[in-house]
This record gives sequence, C-alpha cells and structure tokens, in this order.
Amino acid sequence: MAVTIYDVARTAGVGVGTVSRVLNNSQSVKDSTRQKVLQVIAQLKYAPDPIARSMITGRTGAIGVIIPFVTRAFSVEVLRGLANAASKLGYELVIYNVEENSQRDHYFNQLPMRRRVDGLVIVSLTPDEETAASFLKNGLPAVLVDAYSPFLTSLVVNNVEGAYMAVKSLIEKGHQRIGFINGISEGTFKFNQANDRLIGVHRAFGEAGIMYDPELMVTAEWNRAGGQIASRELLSLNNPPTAIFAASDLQAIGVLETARTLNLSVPEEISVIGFDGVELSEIMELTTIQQPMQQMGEMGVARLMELVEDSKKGPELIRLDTKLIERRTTSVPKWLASIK
Amino acid sequence: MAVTIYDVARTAGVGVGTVSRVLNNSQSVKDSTRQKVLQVIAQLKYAPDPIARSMITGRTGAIGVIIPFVTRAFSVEVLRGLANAASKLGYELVIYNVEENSQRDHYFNQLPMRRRVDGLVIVSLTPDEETAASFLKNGLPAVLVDAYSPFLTSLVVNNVEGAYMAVKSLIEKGHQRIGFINGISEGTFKFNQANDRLIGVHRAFGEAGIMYDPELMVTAEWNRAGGQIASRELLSLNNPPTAIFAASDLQAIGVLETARTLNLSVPEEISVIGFDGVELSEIMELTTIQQPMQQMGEMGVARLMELVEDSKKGPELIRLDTKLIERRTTSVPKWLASIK
DNA sequence: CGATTCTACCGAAACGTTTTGGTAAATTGT
DNA sequence: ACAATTTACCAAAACGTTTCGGTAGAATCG
Repeated sequence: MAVTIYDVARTAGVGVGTVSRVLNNSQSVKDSTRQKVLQVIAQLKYAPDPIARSMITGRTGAIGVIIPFVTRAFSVEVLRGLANAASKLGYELVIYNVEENSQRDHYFNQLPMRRRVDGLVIVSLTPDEETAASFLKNGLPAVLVDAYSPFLTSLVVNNVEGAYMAVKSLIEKGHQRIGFINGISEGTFKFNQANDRLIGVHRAFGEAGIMYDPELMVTAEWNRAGGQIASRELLSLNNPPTAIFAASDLQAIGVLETARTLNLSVPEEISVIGFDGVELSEIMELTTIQQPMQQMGEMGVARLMELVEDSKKGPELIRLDTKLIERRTTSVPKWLASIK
Repeated sequence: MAVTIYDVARTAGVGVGTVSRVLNNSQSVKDSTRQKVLQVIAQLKYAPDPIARSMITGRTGAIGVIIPFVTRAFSVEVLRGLANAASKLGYELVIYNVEENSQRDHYFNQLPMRRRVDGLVIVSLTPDEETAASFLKNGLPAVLVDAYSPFLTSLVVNNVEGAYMAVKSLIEKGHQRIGFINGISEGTFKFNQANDRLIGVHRAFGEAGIMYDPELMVTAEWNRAGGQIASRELLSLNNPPTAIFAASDLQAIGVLETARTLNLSVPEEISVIGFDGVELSEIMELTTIQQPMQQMGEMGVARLMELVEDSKKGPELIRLDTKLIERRTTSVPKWLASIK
C-alpha cells in the first residue's frame, strides 16, 4: 500500500542504496541523480518508515520521560522544557506517567530491556542502585532531573542554599519563631530534596544563633492538603510561629488556606514563603524560592544527548541555582512592627 | 549483543516460529514445550524487540497526542486522563507539544506519513478539511478532544449549555448587567468553544428577556492577561456590569486580579464566574462551570481504540455535560441585597 | 488396518530500511 | 596512453520479529 524505497528506486531508475544515500545525504552521489531522486520522492510523496529505519540504525529518535503525577505544576513546567528541547532536536517525547509505586517499578524494570527510546529522563524519582546498574548495563542512557543518584547524571537545584535563603530572609525581617513544613523524603539515597532543605534551614538558624525548636519542624505531604494539616498543627501551638517556610508552593498555599480559615491575616499576622515558583505562586502573590524548572527540562535533554553520543561518559552532578522571589506573603512580624 | 529469539530457539531446541507462538500464546503448542520455552526465556532474560515486532505487525503500541501548551491547566488534566487510560491498555503516549502554529502544521503534515503511532488524539486543535482527509486516507485513526470537526470523531463538552447555565445562575441571583469575556475563536469551523459559549449566553439573556448590550461583550486571549485587560475595560464603563462571566478560569482569575487592583470586593461588588474547573479555581474559590477533563482524556483514548480496531467506523460527535460549581465569587448583587 | 484429518512444529519469507562489498566508469598521475 | 586511484552506483546482506507453507507423526474414522 504505502510507497517504499523500492518504488522510488524503480521509478527513478536507480538502486535502493542510492535513494537511501540521498535521504541521508551521505557519501558521494552525483548531483544530477540526486535531483532526479528528490524529484521522484516529491512526486510519489515518499516518506521513509521510521520503524524500518530504527530496525537497522538502532536509534528510535525518541526519548522517554518517567514523570510522576503529570498534573503536578512542577512536573508540568519541567515537561514543557523537555518538550521544547526535544522538538528542537527533532526528537519525540514518550511519557510514562507514574501515579503509583507499582507503575514506577514497572517502568524501571521494563524500559531497559526494550529499546523503545534512545534515552531516559527521569523526573523527581530516584532509581535504586540495582535499577541504575541495569540502565548502564543495557546501554540505556539516563539522566535524573530533580533527583540524585551517584550512578547517574543528576540535575538538581541547590536545595540547601534555597532553603537557607528562605529562612534567612525571614530572619532578616525580624522573625524568631519560624515554622518549617518539610515534604516527605522519597529518594533511596541520603541526598534528597527534603533532607537538603532541612539542612539549609538548620544552617540559617545556626548562623543567626536561633535556638532550634523541634516543635516547629513538621513533615507533611508535598501537596496542598499536607500544607493545610501541618499549618493547622503549627498555628495551634501555645507559642505559634510568626512565619512559616514550606518546602513546596502547594504546601504554602495550604498554609494560606488555613490562615484564611483561622482569620489570620497574611503577612501581618503570619508570613509565608514557599518553594518552587510555579505559576500559581505568582497568582497567589506568594513569596517563594524559584527553581528554573523549564531550564531543568532543557538541560535534562541536552545532557541526555551528550550521553547518547558518547555512551562512555561518567555520571555527573549538576547544581542549578534558586532565586528568592519576594511577593506579598512575607513581611516584618507584627510585634516588631508595632515596637518601631 | 542482545539476546534474540534465535538464541531462545536454539537453547530450547525448538524453531523460532514456536517461540514466537509461545510469546503470543497463539495456535497450538504442546504444553511441555511451552513450559520449556518459557523457562529458557526467563533464564536468558529474553524480551522481544518491539521495533522488530512493529516492523511486521504494523502496530507500534503507541498513541500520539497533539496538545497545545502542555502547561495549560486544562491540557494537563486532559493529558492525565489520556495517560491513565493509555497505560491501562499497555499503550505508550508520545506527546507533540505545540506552542506555535508552525509546530501544529508540521505535526499535522508529517504524522500521517510516518507510522510512528497507531492513532492520534488531538486536543483543543482543529485540523482543517484537507488535514482530516489526509488522516483518513493514510489510515491514521484520529479523535478530537475539546475540538470539533465533521470529518473526525470529536469529543466536546456541551459548551452552549454550560455558558447558558453560567449566565442563568447569575440572572437568578438578580444580576441584570452581566459582562461576558469570550475567548478568541480558533477552529476553522463554525463549531468552536467561543462561538458555542456565545450562543449559550444569548440564550440565557433571551430567555430572561434581558436586553443585549454589545458593550458588555468583549473578546480576549484565553489566559490570565486576557481576563485582566478585558475586565479593566468592562469595569471602567459608565454603567459597569455587576457580574462577569469569563470563558475560561484563567480569564476569570484575571478578573479577580483587576478587582483586587481596583479595590472592588468580590462577590459583594462584582460577581465572577469562570469556565473549566481547573484545580486553580478551587484554590481561588472561584465559581465555575466544570468540564470533566480527565474523563475527556479517558474517553478520548477509548474512542481511539475503537477506531484502531475497526478502521471503518465513521466520525461521531460526543457531547459531555458540564456542571455548575458554586463557590465564593458569586452572590446577589449589592443593590438588590440592600433593597431587601 | 488403510485412508484421512489434526496437531505440533520447522524453516523460509516478509516487513522497509541502512550498510557493505563489489564493480564499472570516470578521473588523475606520470 | 596506460596504470592507479577515485567516484558513482548497484545489489545483497542484515536488523529481529511474525506469519505462512509445508511436513512429519499422532489421532480419528470407516
């Protein structure tokens, strides 16, 4: 049915090899025959079958993306960066959305076996040592974005610095009792976002000589509900915090929501700062630590391409910087403002 | 390097055909040999190459998704439904993000030629007649989600009914001057969201016997900025509306933002209602007309699968219902409340 | 028990490319 | 002008599956 390279060769009066060389404009082919072939290709509306091509080249022209909860604002921004970079390079993006651990494991196990993609970008998920080894062994290049593994090229934001900046900015405004809502740590290695952000918080406290109050440190889900629950806990303390730093924007939104419920005005009675810099934070005028999400996606495919070209490259750790975006949910604490 | 079906056949002492039949558990194969083959497969960790398989079956096991602005909240929700349904069926999802018209045209032109995917789900984009014809001619099944074409199976929300409900709910609260911010219409056919929603608005007005004031109908981009600009225009009228219906949630958020800028309290001084029902609307406590976005995605792949099975099925138009979600941005107008 | 049907299996063909080995013609060098 | 090299091209091999035509042997039937 479909027109093949043989049809083109026949009507152009050349061999299939010649047509192929015209298509991949490689080797030497006389200009007159090249024109002839191109003309026949146009006339017959021939397009090479990518499957057959993959069959022999071993390349699929696609890169796989394993990404949790496609609907998470953070994931989506990264995905966008990935999509842009991939399309610019003529690569296709096949996405593997993981909503449950079983799906994640399934993809981790199956993907290296089947050569459906030329490489893998894994977002916010940490493969264990065994899985990473199977990627390497099967020659499937992989890079991690927003996750870290010592065995794979990883692209992360400087989480400790970001958290440090967040808390420091609150301290500089005069806050002394600062709550910290951390996310649940997920990676199998000690290097994960939750842990790093905790370290940053401690550093800021230590530097300012503020005593560490374990009451003010809680852990919750990374989403809105987590922020709501955690902040309700924090704000019902005998001596509640005057500011809260949440490890994600969604958690921070949750804090804003309980503040509204409790009739606490933001930022007068409670300052709030988030982490991520998703579009929502702008709409809510939330002060936050911004990650270069799109750039992370773009760099993710750039690094992956390097690995695809040169499969012998070793793993690398790339750190990107965060940025403090001050908006309307942080200010000087009330008690200090009234003193002045 | 990789282990092929020949390796399995050899070590199991059978022919390749037999191994293949075990894999696709088709035909008759004696139970004892099946066990033997399965054991060798496990032992050798053999996994069939999907590319080679596609080569001969003509199926890729992937469905393509052409979708604009992956980052749009609406798109993302639909995408999630698509991903769920696809993964449940063992299909992969390859996404073609379009940020510009040139990209859209490129995908529309190239995809039918190359059999990279078994079918196409096109979200919020309307291929013209010629493009639709080329899908049909090349045997590439396609379904439209949130878009309509007479030549392709289309899955849309009942936009006129939704808009009608929105305006009717405002009228029932007592509003007489109601602004309507429509989105820019994009499809090449008369049936597009913007047009349908306008019809719904008119119907509600007509039914209530409210005079149609062209001043109150404006068109703007579908996003937040569009809502801001349009609402600024509407609210600076000599006789401004007491309620605004925006054709998208993001536009409605834009309205909320200008209201904040203008120090107008919502809903006391101005009621606002949106359209879509994205997560953001919940956070902002925006009254809205909700579309079953995830369901649209799921039904999209379900319908596509039907077409893949039975390529002779004709196009169909499926309408899904919207739902009015009343939250905190709509109420009785101030002048009416004070009279009571 | 001989003829017929069925079962289980084998091995080759096919899918549509790229790549490779080889060869005739064209070009270069002396 | 003849040998040596290069250029342009052809045709076959290869990629790893599924499917198809065929063939033994077993089972069924009269």
